[in-house]
Amino acid sequence: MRRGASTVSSMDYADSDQSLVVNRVDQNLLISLRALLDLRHVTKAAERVHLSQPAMSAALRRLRRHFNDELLVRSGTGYELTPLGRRLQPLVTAAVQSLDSVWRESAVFDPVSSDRQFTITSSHYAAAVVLPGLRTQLAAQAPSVRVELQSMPRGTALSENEVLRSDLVICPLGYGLAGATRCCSTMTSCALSAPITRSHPAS
DNA sequence: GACAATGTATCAGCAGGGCA
DNA sequence: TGCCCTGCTGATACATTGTC
Repeated sequence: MRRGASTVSSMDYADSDQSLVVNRVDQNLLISLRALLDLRHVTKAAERVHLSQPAMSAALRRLRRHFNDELLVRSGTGYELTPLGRRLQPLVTAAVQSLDSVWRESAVFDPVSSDRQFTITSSHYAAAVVLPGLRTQLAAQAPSVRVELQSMPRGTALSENEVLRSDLVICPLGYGLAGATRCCSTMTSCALSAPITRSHPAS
């Protein structure tokens, strides 16, 4: 069907990106891997990504071959993740969301027509301060845009994966954010800061 | 223990698309 | 153009679990 959906890039950029593993791996496998790690069920994973069960089984076989690890091992009626599988799960989730952001990106962000979903991670306090006004503005200026709110764990810094999964993180100034090398701006007189992605319309 | 149900793995045969 | 890879359907074998 779509053989080599991602392998064309390995020809176009062989000189500069020759060493990148991503050039040698079908990106669709990442989607299959995410479904398998999330659901731990081949048939249900196949249904989620609109593949047949044999196709998902074959994808799992290729993934096992690539990682040289079972990833999922039988446990009674279901599957359990191997240690590698458990390590991969947050990485795969973040990677898929990053890829999703790439393909959703457009040259011009039109808030009126956009139906993009943004993930905002914030403390309860920050949410109480910022979100009412944000929702009012969204309703008026970007009616189809959706916002998924994630609560920031109290007293503990966010991991890099948690930061990467968020389009916007609203937190107190000085709050330690792993890997937060992105845009950061002071939002209110209460000294909140908001690291956001470079692709974010507000950046 | 026998049986049914469920789920996974694998095979055959076929088709589509990229690449040399 | 032929090869290779991937995905499809359909079929089958096998393992596990639940029920009787």
